[in-house]
Amino acid sequence: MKNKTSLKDIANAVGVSITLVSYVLNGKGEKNRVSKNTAKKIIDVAKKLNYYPNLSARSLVTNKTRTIGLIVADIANPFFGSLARFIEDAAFSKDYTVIFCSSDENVNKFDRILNFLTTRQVDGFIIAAPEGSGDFIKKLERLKIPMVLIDRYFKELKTNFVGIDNFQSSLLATNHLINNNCKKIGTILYLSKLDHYGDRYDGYVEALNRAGLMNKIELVKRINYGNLNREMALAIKELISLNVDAIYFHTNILAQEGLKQMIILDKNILHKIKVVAFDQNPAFNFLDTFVPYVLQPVAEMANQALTILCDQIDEGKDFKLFKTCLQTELITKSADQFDI
Amino acid sequence: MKNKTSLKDIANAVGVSITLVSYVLNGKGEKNRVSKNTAKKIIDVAKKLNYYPNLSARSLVTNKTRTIGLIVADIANPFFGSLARFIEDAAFSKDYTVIFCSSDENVNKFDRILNFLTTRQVDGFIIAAPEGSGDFIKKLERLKIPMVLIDRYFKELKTNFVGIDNFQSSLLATNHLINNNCKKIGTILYLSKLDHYGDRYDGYVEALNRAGLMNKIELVKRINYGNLNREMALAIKELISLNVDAIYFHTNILAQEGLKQMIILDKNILHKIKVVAFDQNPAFNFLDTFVPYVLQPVAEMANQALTILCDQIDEGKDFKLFKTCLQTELITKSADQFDI
DNA sequence: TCATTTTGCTTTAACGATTAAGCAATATTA
DNA sequence: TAATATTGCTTAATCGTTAAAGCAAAATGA
Repeated sequence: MKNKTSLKDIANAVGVSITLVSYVLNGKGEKNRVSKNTAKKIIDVAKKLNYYPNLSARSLVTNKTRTIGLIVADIANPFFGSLARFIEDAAFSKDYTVIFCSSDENVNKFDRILNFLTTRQVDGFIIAAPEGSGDFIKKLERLKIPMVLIDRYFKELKTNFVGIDNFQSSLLATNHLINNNCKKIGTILYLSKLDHYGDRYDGYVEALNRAGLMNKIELVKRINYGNLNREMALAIKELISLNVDAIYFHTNILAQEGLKQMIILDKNILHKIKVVAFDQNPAFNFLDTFVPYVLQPVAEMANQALTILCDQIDEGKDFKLFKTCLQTELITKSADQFDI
Repeated sequence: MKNKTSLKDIANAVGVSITLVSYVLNGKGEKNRVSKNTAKKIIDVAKKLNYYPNLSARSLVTNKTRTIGLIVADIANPFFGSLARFIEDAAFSKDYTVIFCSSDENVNKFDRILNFLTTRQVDGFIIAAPEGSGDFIKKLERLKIPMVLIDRYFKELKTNFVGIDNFQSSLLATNHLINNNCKKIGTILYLSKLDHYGDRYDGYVEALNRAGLMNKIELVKRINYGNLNREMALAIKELISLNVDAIYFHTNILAQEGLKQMIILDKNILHKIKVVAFDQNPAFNFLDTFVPYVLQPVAEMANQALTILCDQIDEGKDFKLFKTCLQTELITKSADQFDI
């Protein structure tokens, strides 16, 4: 790391000006009429001296860092973990750096992260926004900072967005239970005003209404993100005491925790109560009953989000708006059965 | 992001030189005899203009980026995901930025990542090294680049390291099975030359030897990282056909996949074959039998690694060597039973 | 042959910060 | 009162890169 070779070193070695070296190494040699001969010499020496550019210096001039900030709820959550992984790969191949940050669904933390990343001069953001962060998003929008929302969106804001049709997906999930003869379908979601959760809820209600299953009794349980364990245990108990024959979990973490609590109460419960979940969780493989789930095209989401973002960063300020709605799929069979 | 305020703007507004502003905002006002009055003015104006420093410019001068590179096998793996999360938090509070990269246990990818991060001028590395990366680590060492190995280490290299005593932990895990009357204890590990896996293997062998259970028949199955599904299915089948009464999995991913295959073969298998795993996996909660596991102090590992690294970055080149060996624990009971 | 164009390069300024060195004006000491 | 010390600031160099503008020398055209 010490005594790094700079453009100057190469220039001295070859006997030309720094500018010429810069032109050649940036592929602007032709354009600036650098002779083939000199170009070759420069490239050779650069290789010999193991040159790589100082990005701080470059950023200082270009005002671009080739770095983007990714803000999710929690990188340790399997859904966001895999999303992050796909974004990492896509960014790596585009020669972009990603800084991952977890907001813990907390607006204050989110604000601090935004400041942190802004100070780091990121060129843009990919954000899975926490509840109540609308004003911060609005501010980014006003400042014309390149940004793509992912997973979560705000109905009233016109920002780039890559995600799925939560209403339809929820309809799909709920209908699966209905088609399997379930009559009392409970559901467990987060106590949150995020619109995508709202859509999932609406999809559930719509499906029940269409099937004439909407009950007077409230079979909907809303759980606090910060108090998952306790509230889930309670919710499960209550739903069971209400004699539900199915439970639809609105996220994979909810499903993971909910299933855990269900099994604690009764090992054979999944033969009595059908379950559907949003998103996959490796843990589902451990149950003796297959848990159907809504599969999001996470790789696709990651790629699209990154592509939109990078395009906007490159194109500058007058970018158009992209709202991408990807297809989900309801997985009802184990994909990798005993494969030998 | 546009029209950012610079030191110059503040200097002009207050009517002083840029230098003075720099001194004050870096807390070097006292030392450089800036009058209290001027200092206050500078601070006020900086706040009013919403100043934050341009890190590219600063890095150019200081040759420090306050950025570290974290290289793990796969950020989507629960073990590394949670490690990454703790490192993220620790770094955030120290005002360091972390760039996460996944090597996929592939030396070529590892090399490319190393280049990528070096080009990004990271100040140092935290590395869970893939098999065969010893020479690259040696090179970093030779270049005196601050670095801490985590989880995996190289017996022949004298580098900083934070991890656990794999031999002892393995002994612990295997003894647990022995103490539970298991006589034919199979084990499944990766086909890898990484020393920490070697230690785990040695611990297993030592435990069997001490108990006089070392068999003529080979109960050890080695799995290729890249072909987990197929090879695991085979390994499980073979171990079962050899009539093992226990299986010890050397990582949580191995356990996850192995248990899946075991259950596919026989839903009640865990009542016949005892299992112990290295590292926790949320999926274990879904089994009707509790799976004991070796718990690594991940948060502690993250903190120590970051502290050692940051200290070395600050102190410069003549740092001492740290090898930290943290205690593990064998968890034999579900910690969060129905907690209501 | 002289004006014009093209070729191949260099000069110079800029990006925004840090930091050693310098320099008046004022205060202190002998 | 003159020499010295302190206070409060500024100047200038530097980090490594980009890029607009400029400038000889060689090639082309009339």
